Amino acid sequence: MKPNDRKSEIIAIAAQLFKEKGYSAVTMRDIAQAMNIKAASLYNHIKSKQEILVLIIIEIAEEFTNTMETIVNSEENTIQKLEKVIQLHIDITLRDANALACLNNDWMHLADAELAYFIKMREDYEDNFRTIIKKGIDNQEIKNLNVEVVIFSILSTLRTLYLWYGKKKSPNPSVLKSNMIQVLLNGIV
Amino acid sequence: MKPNDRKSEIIAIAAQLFKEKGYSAVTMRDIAQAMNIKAASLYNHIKSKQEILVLIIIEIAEEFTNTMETIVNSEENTIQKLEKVIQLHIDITLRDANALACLNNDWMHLADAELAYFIKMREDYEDNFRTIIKKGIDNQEIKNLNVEVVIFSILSTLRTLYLWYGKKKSPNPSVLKSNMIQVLLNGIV
DNA sequence: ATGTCTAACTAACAACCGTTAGTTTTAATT
DNA sequence: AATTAAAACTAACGGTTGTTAGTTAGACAT
Repeated sequence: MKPNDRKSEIIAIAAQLFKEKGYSAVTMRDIAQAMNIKAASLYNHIKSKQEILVLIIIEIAEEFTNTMETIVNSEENTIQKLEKVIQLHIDITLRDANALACLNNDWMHLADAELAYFIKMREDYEDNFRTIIKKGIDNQEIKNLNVEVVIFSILSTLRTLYLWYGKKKSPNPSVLKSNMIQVLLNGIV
Repeated sequence: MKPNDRKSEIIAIAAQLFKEKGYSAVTMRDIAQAMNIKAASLYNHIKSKQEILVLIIIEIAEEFTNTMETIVNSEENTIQKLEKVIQLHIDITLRDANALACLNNDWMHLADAELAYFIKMREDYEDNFRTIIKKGIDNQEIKNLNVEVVIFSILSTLRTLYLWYGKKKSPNPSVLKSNMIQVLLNGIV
């Protein structure tokens, strides 16, 4: 086993609880109880409640930001780039839905440097998305629609995938991907 | 002025604070401070913190549920129904974005009867949405895609409209509506 | 002037919060 | 069997939470 296995356990359980009730509504005693230990024992492994939040959010935010950077700078056409972005969100949702929920809902409870860092990453991400769409409209690969409406229609869907995917009626990952591409790019009519 | 003008003020300010930090992270003292009074004075107007949450969420949830009920039972075709649903979400977002944020993020902090009532309404809403889509696919008004993917792609976008609409680059309401219909129904490619 | 309401106030409560200090148990190593 | 390090424990801290009780200031009608 890894040296910090117990720490990873805490972070995983915390992420699940944060998803259900939000960062502020989850107490250290809640996290401890879910692990069958006392709250004070958590501090043998982690520095603070804040640190748990940072570890959940920042790593995954960096993955989004870095992968988006790669996609926007690639040589592919607009449609291919958008498919890669869809793939990125699906991959991370399948791998760690709890952390994603936490990133979406609790980022404002980050503090100081990490909060600023997160906001910067989110802006960069959205700017890169904007660049892809604008270029696609210039190339006439994409219809001439309001850029913000296009960006946030797609992003909203991708960002909240974790909310519904996994329920009984949802399709398997490969059907999910092809259907998402169809719906988000070609529409439903 | 209305008899309960002060109460409405509390609810409006609370909704704004809940939007920014979430229900659990906002204290009665925070709400009081935003109104330039002391926390104890709030209780001359409201019964509890819970009551504020209930008043913010339930009314607007009922509006969604009831209007959706009307739409699904109307004689219009699928496309017209979907346009009505889009209109519904835009209207409420423009009228009260704060309450909508609260409904989206803090519904799980409702308790007992109201929590059950809310969950029931949300299920009814989604079931009615599902009915519209299924009927549209049967009629060949809509492509034969996975129903859940279609529903939640559209719903995710509509539900989180409050998150981005109102920023500097967003279009005026009528452009918003026509562009949303275009993007959500006909796609961007 | 007097009484009535409304809406503010001060003071305080019991419970809970994140966190620290110091101690004991557990399990692996010598 | 003795040593050691990790990870659990108990107890408690200072601060914050939602809320209650009792009081006071101002506006209005009698």
